[in-house]
Amino acid sequence: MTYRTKQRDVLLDKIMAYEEEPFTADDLILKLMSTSKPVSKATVYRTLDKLERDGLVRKYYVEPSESAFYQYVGQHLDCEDHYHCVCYQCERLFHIDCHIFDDLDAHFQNEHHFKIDLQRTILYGLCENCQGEVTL
Amino acid sequence: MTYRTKQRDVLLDKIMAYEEEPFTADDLILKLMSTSKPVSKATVYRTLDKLERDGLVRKYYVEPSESAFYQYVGQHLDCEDHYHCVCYQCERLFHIDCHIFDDLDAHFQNEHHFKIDLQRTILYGLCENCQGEVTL
DNA sequence: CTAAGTGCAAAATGTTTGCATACTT
DNA sequence: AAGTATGCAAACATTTTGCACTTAG
Repeated sequence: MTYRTKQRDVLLDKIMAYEEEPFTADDLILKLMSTSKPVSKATVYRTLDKLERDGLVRKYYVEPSESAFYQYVGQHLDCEDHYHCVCYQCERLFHIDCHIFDDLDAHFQNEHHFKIDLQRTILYGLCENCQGEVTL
Repeated sequence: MTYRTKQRDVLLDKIMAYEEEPFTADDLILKLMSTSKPVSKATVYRTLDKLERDGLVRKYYVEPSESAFYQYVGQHLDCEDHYHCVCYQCERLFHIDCHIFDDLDAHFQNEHHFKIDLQRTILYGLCENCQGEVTL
């Protein structure tokens, strides 16, 4: 039920070329303009949407930018038990496998009656690289 | 350097009437239409912006809604050492005073080389009330 | 008098949609 | 043939802006 088309090939190709780099829909559209098979805006958005639902790409926001960032996360399909950190400086998304939230989960539930949803929660901060470069 | 105007009075009045209820700019604009002193959209946005900068109001997003939510947080000016939980069901923002993140901070720094920024991070999940009502 | 605030309508932004056409299977 | 995918341009939703005008201090 997913047909293979030329634009999808080109699109996936470009997306995977980003590797772990975050990109916006616009970035991608721009990149695709110089391609043998140009892809329209609509298709880019529709495909990103589908890829997100398929778990190949993760969509997130980093304020104050208004546009969504996407990152290829093909290898991290097992999104169940790890959490996400986003660096507000370089906009990269990090997957962190660590069980510290297992305890936290219980803590929040017991102490604060709040059931954390790890899927939606993103921890914002500075990644290792950016810590050196920023003073703020 | 902040003049007192009639629209600002009305605005603040309405905002404080929300108490801890989240509201969108549009909610507010609608509420203000039935007022003795109607307030224009532009002014609402500009004022919310200022109030946010002044720390009286907190702005945040709850997917999949595209519009910003605001919540009056006048009494929580001391935003330094507590964190924010948002219920993705009722869209309420909770301030939680707890020092569990003091340890976490170190943990993330040491183990994952990530410096969490508590100001920007929002923990999403279900609040006590909504836990009973939702199956998802 | 000057700085700040306001309203309006227009612009900007980022994303989605309707529809006719074209491609995959 | 049936079900998907595509491109285009128009629609959308939310927020921001330019500008002329008003008000507060």
